Amino acid sequence: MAHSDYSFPKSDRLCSHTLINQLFAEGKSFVCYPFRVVYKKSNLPDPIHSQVLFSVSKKRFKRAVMRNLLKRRCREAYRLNREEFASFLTQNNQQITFALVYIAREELGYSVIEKGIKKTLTKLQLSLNKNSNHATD
RNA sequence: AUAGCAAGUCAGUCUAUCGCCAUUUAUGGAGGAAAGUCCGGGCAAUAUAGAGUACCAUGCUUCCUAACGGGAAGCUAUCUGAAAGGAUAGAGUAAUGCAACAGAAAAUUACCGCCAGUCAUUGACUGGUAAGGGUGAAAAGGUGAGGUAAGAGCUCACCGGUACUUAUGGUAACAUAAGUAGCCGUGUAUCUCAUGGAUUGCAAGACCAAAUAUAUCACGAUUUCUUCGGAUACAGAGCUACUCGCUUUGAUGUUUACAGUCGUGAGGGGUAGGUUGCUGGAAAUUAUGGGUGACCAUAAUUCAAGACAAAUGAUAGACCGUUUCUUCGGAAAUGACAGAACCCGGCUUAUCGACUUGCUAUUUUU
RNA sequence: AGUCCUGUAGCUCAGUUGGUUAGAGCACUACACUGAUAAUGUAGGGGUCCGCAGUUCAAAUCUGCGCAGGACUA
Repeated sequence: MAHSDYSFPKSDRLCSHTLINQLFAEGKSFVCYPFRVVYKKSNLPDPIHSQVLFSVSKKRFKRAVMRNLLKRRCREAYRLNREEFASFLTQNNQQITFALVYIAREELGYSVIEKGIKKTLTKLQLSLNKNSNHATD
């Protein structure tokens, strides 16, 4: 039953205008191709450990169809691969908001995006670890 | 069969697993253009006696429509195709202005030329002419005859155009026929006429409303008490031509907590944020009837996305289409243009292909 | 979603009440000056006036459609 919860409801997505403004104003960022990650620790309502936002810039992709397609692929890849990341967050008792900005110039297939998502999530875990250690010191 | 023209339809299909959005918890969930934002309307807020002017838009005729700069059926002109057909333009011209360069001259014109006259040297001057030359985008209807010094609608015949009159057809634009008038260049702008136009757009607007600050009100505490605050009287000074009035000063008089600060509660406007506007409508489908047609009427059936940092997807398999390769068994790649954002009616632009109906041309067969 | 602006030489801009061959500055090329360079002077090249149609005798200019870039409205 509990072994595979792939749902991705609205509460796990970042929708609040104020939170987004805070994130982009104060958040830290790093690049992990094909994404740029902006993240920030913040207080969320209780059972939620993270809120995420996907963005594809209008400058790189003119057509709305292409932007939608890429965002959907990203969201799908995150939905299927986020379990490990979620468990990590609950263990460390952290709550973060973060944005994934698509920075590749051309359209990438689903498998490439999935690989990229996995990589960025592990990297995000690492940087979170580093930060928490730093804070405790 | 091939090539083409016109009108229209569709816009890859199915299954499994895991998801997303909406609500009635079981269903539904992108388009022909959802796009451009070029027109028109609904809806909303604000403004608004009425009329005119200015400004802007439109402009053949008759219809359709809620409305339109849209559409339908016609009319005229030009261009285009062998044909079926297609494209573009279309109120008026009374008055005034302009038409670069070139050219003699861009509209009461005369450089060369032609003709006549005078002087006389193969030339010069004066007058007539608009046939010929050259320039230009455009040069004063065309051909022939008469006529003349030479010429010319100067006159005549035919042809073309324009204006007017009459007749016939048509709702009308207009067409056809007859007659009359020698009436005979063109474009464009200002202008004239007719019709229409208030402004801003759902980020409109309406409602609820944290935190913080706070108008106002109530209660309580506290501060000052012949010196400070308020009200008022008196006196002085200033403003003013003067009165009234206003400002200001006072070891002045009278009255008084009316005043300030803090706390608690109420409370208005209103920010963040949220809710609504938000999808049942000039609605869709089918049938019948009317109309050449756009479209209209009647009846029956149906409810078909409603998100808001923004859902409508991903993966796997099968089929369908296309392209490439082929050992003809198959293999690989790929799926046009493009994504609702308040809602409708158009227009414009992008687009792989498939299909239906009608028509044109060519070839072959019967 | 709505409203508006711009596009001219390699770059920055003029020219937009239609009219002779589209100009200016910087940059570029050649020559002169210098021992050499810079500066300076002389001469020269370089333009699909964003694209496609239309109006006109004639379009960078007027009209329509498209493309690209930018600004504003929370």
